[in-house]
Amino acid sequence: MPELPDVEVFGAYFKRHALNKPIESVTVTSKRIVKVSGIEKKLQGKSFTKVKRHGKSLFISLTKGPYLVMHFGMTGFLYAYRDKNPHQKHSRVIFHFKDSSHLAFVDYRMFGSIKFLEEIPKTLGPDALSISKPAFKALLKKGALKAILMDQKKMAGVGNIYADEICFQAHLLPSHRSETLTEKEKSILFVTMHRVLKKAIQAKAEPSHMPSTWLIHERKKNDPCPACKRPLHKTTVGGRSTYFCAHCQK
DNA sequence: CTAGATGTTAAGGT
DNA sequence: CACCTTAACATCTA
Repeated sequence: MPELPDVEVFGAYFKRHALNKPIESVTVTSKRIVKVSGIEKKLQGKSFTKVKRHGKSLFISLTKGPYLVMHFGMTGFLYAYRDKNPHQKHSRVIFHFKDSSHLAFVDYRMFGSIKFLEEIPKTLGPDALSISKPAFKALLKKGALKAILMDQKKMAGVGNIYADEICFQAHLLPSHRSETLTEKEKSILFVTMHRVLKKAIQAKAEPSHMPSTWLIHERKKNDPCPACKRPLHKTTVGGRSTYFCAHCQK
Protein backbone atom coordinates (compact mmCIF):
# COMPACT_ATOMS: atom_id res chain seq x y z
CA MET A 1 0.00 0.00 0.00
CA PRO A 2 2.42 2.73 0.97
CA GLU A 3 3.60 4.36 -2.23
CA LEU A 4 3.98 8.09 -2.83
CA PRO A 5 0.28 9.01 -2.53
CA ASP A 6 -0.20 6.93 0.60
CA VAL A 7 2.88 8.37 2.25
CA GLU A 8 1.73 11.88 1.33
CA VAL A 9 -1.50 11.14 3.20
CA PHE A 10 0.44 9.70 6.15
CA GLY A 11 2.48 12.90 6.20
CA ALA A 12 -0.65 15.04 6.46
CA TYR A 13 -1.94 12.73 9.18
CA PHE A 14 1.31 13.05 11.06
CA LYS A 15 1.08 16.83 10.82
CA ARG A 16 -2.41 16.81 12.24
CA HIS A 17 -1.68 14.46 15.10
CA ALA A 18 1.97 14.69 16.08
CA LEU A 19 3.46 18.08 15.29
CA ASN A 20 4.73 20.42 17.99
CA LYS A 21 3.72 18.27 20.92
CA PRO A 22 6.38 17.46 23.49
CA ILE A 23 7.17 13.76 23.53
CA GLU A 24 6.71 12.14 26.89
CA SER A 25 8.02 8.69 26.02
CA VAL A 26 8.36 6.12 23.26
CA THR A 27 7.38 2.47 23.38
CA VAL A 28 9.16 0.06 21.05
CA THR A 29 7.36 -3.24 20.71
CA SER A 30 9.35 -4.53 17.74
CA LYS A 31 13.03 -3.81 17.72
CA ARG A 32 13.26 -4.88 14.10
CA ILE A 33 11.49 -1.75 12.90
CA VAL A 34 13.66 0.69 14.82
CA LYS A 35 17.18 1.00 13.48
CA VAL A 36 18.18 3.44 16.21
CA SER A 37 19.57 2.45 19.58
CA GLY A 38 18.15 4.35 22.51
CA ILE A 39 15.44 6.05 20.49
CA GLU A 40 13.49 6.63 23.68
CA LYS A 41 16.19 8.84 25.19
CA LYS A 42 16.88 10.59 21.94
CA LEU A 43 13.26 11.68 21.56
CA GLN A 44 12.22 12.32 25.13
CA GLY A 45 11.34 15.95 25.75
CA LYS A 46 11.73 16.92 22.12
CA SER A 47 8.97 17.69 19.63
CA PHE A 48 8.43 16.89 15.98
CA THR A 49 8.56 20.25 14.22
CA LYS A 50 8.23 19.56 10.50
CA VAL A 51 7.43 16.73 8.10
CA LYS A 52 8.40 16.37 4.51
CA ARG A 53 7.91 13.46 2.20
CA HIS A 54 10.54 12.30 -0.27
CA GLY A 55 9.52 9.29 -2.32
CA LYS A 56 7.98 6.75 0.03
CA SER A 57 9.64 8.09 3.17
CA LEU A 58 8.74 10.76 5.71
CA PHE A 59 11.58 12.96 6.92
CA ILE A 60 10.55 14.36 10.27
CA SER A 61 12.44 17.28 11.80
CA LEU A 62 12.98 17.42 15.52
CA THR A 63 13.54 20.33 17.83
CA LYS A 64 17.20 19.56 17.36
CA GLY A 65 19.28 16.94 15.58
CA PRO A 66 18.85 14.74 12.52
CA TYR A 67 15.66 13.70 10.77
CA LEU A 68 13.58 10.88 12.10
CA VAL A 69 12.90 8.91 8.93
CA MET A 70 9.89 6.64 8.56
CA HIS A 71 9.51 4.07 5.82
CA PHE A 72 6.30 2.07 5.74
CA GLY A 73 7.42 -1.09 3.99
CA MET A 74 4.52 -3.07 2.58
CA THR A 75 1.93 -2.74 5.32
CA GLY A 76 2.87 0.18 7.54
CA PHE A 77 0.61 3.09 8.53
CA LEU A 78 0.06 5.59 11.32
CA TYR A 79 -2.67 5.53 13.90
CA ALA A 80 -3.38 8.30 16.37
CA TYR A 81 -5.46 7.80 19.48
CA ARG A 82 -6.26 9.25 22.89
CA ASP A 83 -5.92 7.51 26.20
CA LYS A 84 -8.98 5.36 26.17
CA ASN A 85 -8.95 4.27 22.55
CA PRO A 86 -8.02 0.69 21.91
CA HIS A 87 -4.76 0.58 20.09
CA GLN A 88 -4.11 -1.25 16.86
CA LYS A 89 -3.12 -4.87 16.80
CA HIS A 90 0.31 -4.51 15.26
CA SER A 91 1.60 -1.32 16.81
CA ARG A 92 5.37 -1.59 16.61
CA VAL A 93 6.36 1.82 17.92
CA ILE A 94 4.21 4.23 19.89
CA PHE A 95 5.01 7.88 20.51
CA HIS A 96 3.36 9.15 23.67
CA PHE A 97 2.86 12.90 23.90
CA LYS A 98 2.62 14.98 27.02
CA ASP A 99 -0.93 16.00 26.15
CA SER A 100 -1.86 12.31 26.59
CA SER A 101 -2.36 11.63 22.91
CA HIS A 102 -0.46 8.89 21.13
CA LEU A 103 0.74 8.05 17.65
CA ALA A 104 1.36 4.44 16.71
CA PHE A 105 3.45 3.14 13.85
CA VAL A 106 1.52 0.04 12.86
CA ASP A 107 2.98 -2.59 10.55
CA TYR A 108 1.94 -6.23 10.63
CA ARG A 109 4.63 -7.43 8.25
CA MET A 110 7.45 -5.45 9.85
CA PHE A 111 9.14 -4.40 6.64
CA GLY A 112 8.89 -0.80 7.70
CA SER A 113 11.70 1.10 9.37
CA ILE A 114 12.35 4.08 11.60
CA LYS A 115 15.80 5.60 11.69
CA PHE A 116 17.78 8.79 12.09
CA LEU A 117 19.44 10.41 9.07
CA GLU A 118 21.20 13.74 8.66
CA GLU A 119 19.91 14.15 5.12
CA ILE A 120 18.04 12.49 2.28
CA PRO A 121 20.17 9.51 1.30
CA LYS A 122 21.98 9.66 -2.01
CA THR A 123 20.57 6.27 -2.88
CA LEU A 124 17.19 7.92 -3.44
CA GLY A 125 16.51 9.62 -6.75
CA PRO A 126 14.50 12.83 -7.10
CA ASP A 127 10.92 12.70 -5.89
CA ALA A 128 8.43 11.66 -8.55
CA LEU A 129 6.37 14.82 -8.02
CA SER A 130 9.36 17.16 -8.13
CA ILE A 131 11.43 15.70 -10.94
CA SER A 132 11.68 17.86 -14.06
CA LYS A 133 10.50 16.63 -17.42
CA PRO A 134 14.00 16.55 -18.96
CA ALA A 135 15.39 14.69 -15.95
CA PHE A 136 12.54 12.21 -16.16
CA LYS A 137 13.07 11.62 -19.86
CA ALA A 138 16.76 11.08 -19.26
CA LEU A 139 15.92 8.10 -17.03
CA LEU A 140 14.17 6.30 -19.88
CA LYS A 141 17.29 5.00 -21.52
CA LYS A 142 17.35 1.29 -21.06
CA GLY A 143 15.27 -1.50 -19.61
CA ALA A 144 11.58 -2.24 -19.06
CA LEU A 145 9.49 0.87 -18.61
CA LYS A 146 7.89 -0.28 -15.37
CA ALA A 147 11.22 -1.30 -13.84
CA ILE A 148 12.49 2.24 -14.38
CA LEU A 149 9.40 3.83 -12.85
CA MET A 150 9.83 1.68 -9.76
CA ASP A 151 13.59 2.14 -9.39
CA GLN A 152 13.95 4.31 -6.28
CA LYS A 153 17.54 5.16 -7.14
CA LYS A 154 16.41 6.72 -10.40
CA MET A 155 13.25 8.33 -9.07
CA ALA A 156 11.61 7.96 -5.68
CA GLY A 157 7.95 7.36 -4.95
CA VAL A 158 6.39 5.07 -7.54
CA GLY A 159 5.80 1.46 -6.50
CA ASN A 160 4.20 -1.57 -8.03
CA ILE A 161 0.56 -0.49 -7.94
CA TYR A 162 1.04 3.02 -9.30
CA ALA A 163 3.60 1.90 -11.88
CA ASP A 164 0.89 -0.34 -13.36
CA GLU A 165 -1.62 2.50 -13.17
CA ILE A 166 0.67 4.98 -14.90
CA CYS A 167 1.49 2.52 -17.69
CA PHE A 168 -2.19 1.73 -18.12
CA GLN A 169 -3.26 5.36 -18.34
CA ALA A 170 -0.38 6.19 -20.67
CA HIS A 171 -1.46 3.27 -22.92
CA LEU A 172 2.01 1.77 -22.72
CA LEU A 173 2.90 -1.80 -21.78
CA PRO A 174 4.83 -2.13 -18.51
CA SER A 175 7.31 -4.36 -20.36
CA HIS A 176 7.78 -1.79 -23.13
CA ARG A 177 11.50 -1.29 -23.69
CA SER A 178 12.32 2.27 -22.75
CA GLU A 179 14.95 2.52 -25.48
CA THR A 180 12.16 2.29 -28.06
CA LEU A 181 9.95 5.03 -26.60
CA THR A 182 9.45 8.09 -28.76
CA GLU A 183 9.91 11.59 -27.40
CA LYS A 184 6.18 12.03 -27.51
CA GLU A 185 5.54 8.84 -25.54
CA LYS A 186 8.05 9.94 -22.93
CA SER A 187 6.22 13.24 -22.57
CA ILE A 188 2.88 11.50 -22.27
CA LEU A 189 4.33 9.24 -19.62
CA PHE A 190 5.62 12.17 -17.62
CA VAL A 191 2.33 14.04 -17.73
CA THR A 192 0.38 10.89 -16.94
CA MET A 193 2.57 10.06 -13.96
CA HIS A 194 2.05 13.51 -12.56
CA ARG A 195 -1.69 13.41 -13.08
CA VAL A 196 -2.11 9.92 -11.59
CA LEU A 197 -0.11 10.73 -8.47
CA LYS A 198 -1.86 14.06 -7.93
CA LYS A 199 -5.31 12.54 -8.36
CA ALA A 200 -4.46 9.67 -6.07
CA ILE A 201 -3.45 12.15 -3.38
CA GLN A 202 -6.70 14.05 -3.89
CA ALA A 203 -8.50 10.74 -3.39
CA LYS A 204 -6.61 10.41 -0.08
CA ALA A 205 -4.82 7.42 -1.63
CA GLU A 206 -8.07 5.54 -1.14
CA PRO A 207 -8.83 3.40 -4.23
CA SER A 208 -12.56 3.56 -3.58
CA HIS A 209 -12.36 7.33 -4.14
CA MET A 210 -10.57 6.97 -7.46
CA PRO A 211 -12.32 6.90 -10.82
CA SER A 212 -13.77 3.55 -11.86
CA THR A 213 -11.79 3.89 -15.07
CA TRP A 214 -8.57 3.24 -13.12
CA LEU A 215 -6.74 -0.04 -13.20
CA ILE A 216 -6.12 0.03 -9.46
CA HIS A 217 -9.46 -1.66 -8.78
CA GLU A 218 -8.61 -4.67 -10.91
CA ARG A 219 -5.82 -6.73 -9.48
CA LYS A 220 -7.11 -10.24 -9.89
CA LYS A 221 -6.46 -12.47 -12.83
CA ASN A 222 -9.00 -12.07 -15.63
CA ASP A 223 -10.55 -8.97 -14.15
CA PRO A 224 -11.99 -6.86 -16.97
CA CYS A 225 -10.02 -3.94 -18.39
CA PRO A 226 -11.74 -0.79 -17.08
CA ALA A 227 -11.61 0.68 -20.59
CA CYS A 228 -12.39 -2.11 -23.05
CA LYS A 229 -13.67 -4.85 -20.70
CA ARG A 230 -11.42 -7.51 -22.19
CA PRO A 231 -9.74 -9.67 -19.54
CA LEU A 232 -6.53 -8.28 -18.14
CA HIS A 233 -3.26 -10.16 -18.33
CA LYS A 234 -0.90 -10.88 -15.48
CA THR A 235 2.84 -11.16 -15.84
CA THR A 236 6.01 -10.35 -13.97
CA VAL A 237 7.99 -7.22 -14.77
CA GLY A 238 10.94 -6.11 -12.73
CA GLY A 239 10.25 -9.03 -10.41
CA ARG A 240 6.80 -7.81 -9.45
CA SER A 241 3.30 -8.92 -10.35
CA THR A 242 1.99 -6.80 -13.17
CA TYR A 243 -1.48 -6.31 -14.62
CA PHE A 244 -2.07 -4.85 -18.05
CA CYS A 245 -4.51 -4.76 -20.96
CA ALA A 246 -3.05 -6.24 -24.15
CA HIS A 247 -5.58 -4.29 -26.19
CA CYS A 248 -5.31 -0.82 -24.66
CA GLN A 249 -1.56 -0.76 -24.00
CA LYS A 250 1.17 -0.94 -26.63
C1' DC B 1 -1.55 -26.49 3.04
C1' DT B 2 0.44 -23.47 -0.37
C1' DA B 3 1.13 -19.42 -2.85
C1' DG B 4 1.33 -14.78 -3.11
C1' DA B 5 1.02 -9.93 -1.36
C1' DT B 6 1.73 -2.83 -2.11
C1' DG B 7 9.13 -2.74 -0.50
C1' DT B 8 14.10 -3.02 -0.01
C1' DT B 9 18.39 -5.09 -0.32
C1' DA B 10 21.83 -8.61 -0.55
C1' DA B 11 23.35 -12.33 -3.20
C1' DG B 12 23.67 -14.97 -7.36
C1' DG B 13 23.89 -15.35 -12.26
C1' DT B 14 24.81 -13.72 -17.19
C1' DC C 1 32.24 -4.50 -14.52
C1' DA C 2 27.39 -3.65 -15.53
C1' DC C 3 23.10 -5.41 -15.59
C1' DC C 4 19.22 -8.38 -14.42
C1' DT C 5 16.90 -11.78 -11.51
C1' DT C 6 15.91 -14.12 -7.29
C1' DA C 7 15.71 -14.87 -2.36
C1' DA C 8 14.93 -13.31 2.08
C1' DC C 9 12.71 -10.69 5.47
C1' DA C 10 7.44 -11.51 8.76
C1' DT C 11 2.74 -12.16 8.66
C1' DC C 12 -1.75 -12.79 6.92
C1' DT C 13 -5.25 -14.27 3.62
C1' DA C 14 -7.31 -16.48 -0.52
